[in-house]
Amino acid sequence: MELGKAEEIAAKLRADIQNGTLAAGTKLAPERELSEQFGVSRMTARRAVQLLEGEGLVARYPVRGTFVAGIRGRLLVERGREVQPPPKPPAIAAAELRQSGSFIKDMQRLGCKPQVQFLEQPALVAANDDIAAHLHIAKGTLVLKRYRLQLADNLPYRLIESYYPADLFGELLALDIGGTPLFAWLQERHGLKVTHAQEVLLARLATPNERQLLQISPNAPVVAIDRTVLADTGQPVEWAHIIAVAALYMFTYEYDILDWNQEQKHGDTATPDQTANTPGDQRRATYRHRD
Amino acid sequence: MELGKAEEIAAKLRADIQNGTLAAGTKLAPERELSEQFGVSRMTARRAVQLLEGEGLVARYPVRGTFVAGIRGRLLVERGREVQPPPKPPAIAAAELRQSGSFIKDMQRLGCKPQVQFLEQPALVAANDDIAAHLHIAKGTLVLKRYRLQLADNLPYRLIESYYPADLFGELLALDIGGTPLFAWLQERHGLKVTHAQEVLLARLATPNERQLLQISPNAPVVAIDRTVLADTGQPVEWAHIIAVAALYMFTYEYDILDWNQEQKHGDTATPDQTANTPGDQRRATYRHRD
DNA sequence: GAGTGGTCTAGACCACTAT
DNA sequence: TAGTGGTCTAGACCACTCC
Repeated sequence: MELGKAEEIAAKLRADIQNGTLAAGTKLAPERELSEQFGVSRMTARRAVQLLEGEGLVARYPVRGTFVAGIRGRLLVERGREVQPPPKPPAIAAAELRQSGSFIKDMQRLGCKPQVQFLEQPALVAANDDIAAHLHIAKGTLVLKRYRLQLADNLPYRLIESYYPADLFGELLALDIGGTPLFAWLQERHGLKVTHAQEVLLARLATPNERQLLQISPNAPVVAIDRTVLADTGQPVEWAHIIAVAALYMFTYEYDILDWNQEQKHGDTATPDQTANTPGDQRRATYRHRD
Repeated sequence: MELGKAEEIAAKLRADIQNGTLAAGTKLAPERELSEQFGVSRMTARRAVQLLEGEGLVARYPVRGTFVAGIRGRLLVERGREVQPPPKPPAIAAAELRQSGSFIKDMQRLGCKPQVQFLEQPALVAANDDIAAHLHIAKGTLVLKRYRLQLADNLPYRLIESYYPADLFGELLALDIGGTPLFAWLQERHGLKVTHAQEVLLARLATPNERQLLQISPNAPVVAIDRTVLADTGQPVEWAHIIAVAALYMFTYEYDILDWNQEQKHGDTATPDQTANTPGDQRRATYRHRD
């Protein structure tokens, strides 16, 4: 089985990284040098490095060069209840949501210089359809919008666009609560206790705007997260759209499994075993590699 | 602000897709045609389409062409407890873990032709360090290994490599339990009730092997999931490493939020507000776009 | 000025499939 | 045979930073 030239070079470098020949933090040879070493054009050598970048094995910086990424350079994000005996000693835990505003503390725990950069001044805006649906309010209702970029050690981590019902949080525009966690303030001020959250995650490559704000290359994937935070009354108190640099994150979740017997009782007999039915989108995957 | 030519073309196509000019399922103009239309080289037109592919807006197939992806062509995966009032009417729910083996039924619910392709014959193997650690057993202990590819309508969805303690599941090698959910069988046979699971997710581009098996392009991200399933006794009964084609998936989670007061009592005062401290990995992001 | 990655060109050939 | 995407070449210029 013969791979393309770029794949071969990538495989060689990948092996060197994984067996430690190229240690984390090491600078790779420049693209032009790689192209000479392997007897290919620069575009081909470049492609090889881009493949590794997408896999998260190296990080590329204009002017400075390409560097082997730390294998556990990822930020572990825990959700749901605490993992009692960690399956593996987790490098770092950033259970950010356990206390709002803990992002900065977590970064400090990491020994990084945390920054939050507001891309827009927090403001009251009218809810559009999306916001209204997620916060269970009428379209046009005023909501507090925050749009910010979080960085650690000057490295952008993620982009957060969040909305809060103005009747609960509106006064925050004029009120500085300092380092008080947002939801702790909510409980003191309005007696609303935040109890759970729903998240929807999907992974994709970044859009141009996201690439620019997060300072990542077109080959770097992001994780887009939609998060709704609910109070004990069931009332949504926050809806956030988060874009996280995938290479910097690991997400952990723990959840209970439902009782299947219960599931099977009232399930699925309505849709009998059909096997044909090719939908309109006639896609047969025909990707192949050289062999 | 001036983008590159590829970015401009991508922006034009992106707009056409999002405003409906290019409907889902539409075939895009071939790369060579795009390059003429926009007066650029083929490589540049190609790059534009690749950008859209990474964002999940189009799907490319050799020989057949490039097609606009269905906006909600993604498979919604629910975790944790059931979402009582869905925040938005979810397109399709594939709560696969609620009943083991439900993958096939979910696919049928989607009107697709489900297939499971075993890449290796299920077999008993000795646990390596990783498997041993996750299943809480000694290294070298026998485990049942299953390595399979799941497809829907001939389209590979994900790759699953899973391990089960042989003392619990070993007899499955010789025993056909048919369509019985694996964990339902476990409860009947051994009285072990599966109660919860832990997952670790990360997104990256696919490795060459993954690309080949999943038949995706080098620009298509995947979600790598590490899942440990635990019985009510706390004993791990499955450890699985899953590679899911990111463009085909949405992941949903719901979880309870811990009491922050409790958190704050014993927390964080040990790490005072330090602001400097640049760690060894001296990375300053210097990505820029043209302006 | 030297050197980095980012972008682009104008070709070329290949593997594959539908006609 | 025509046409698709996949890969590759051998150059080129740019923006930026470090020296």
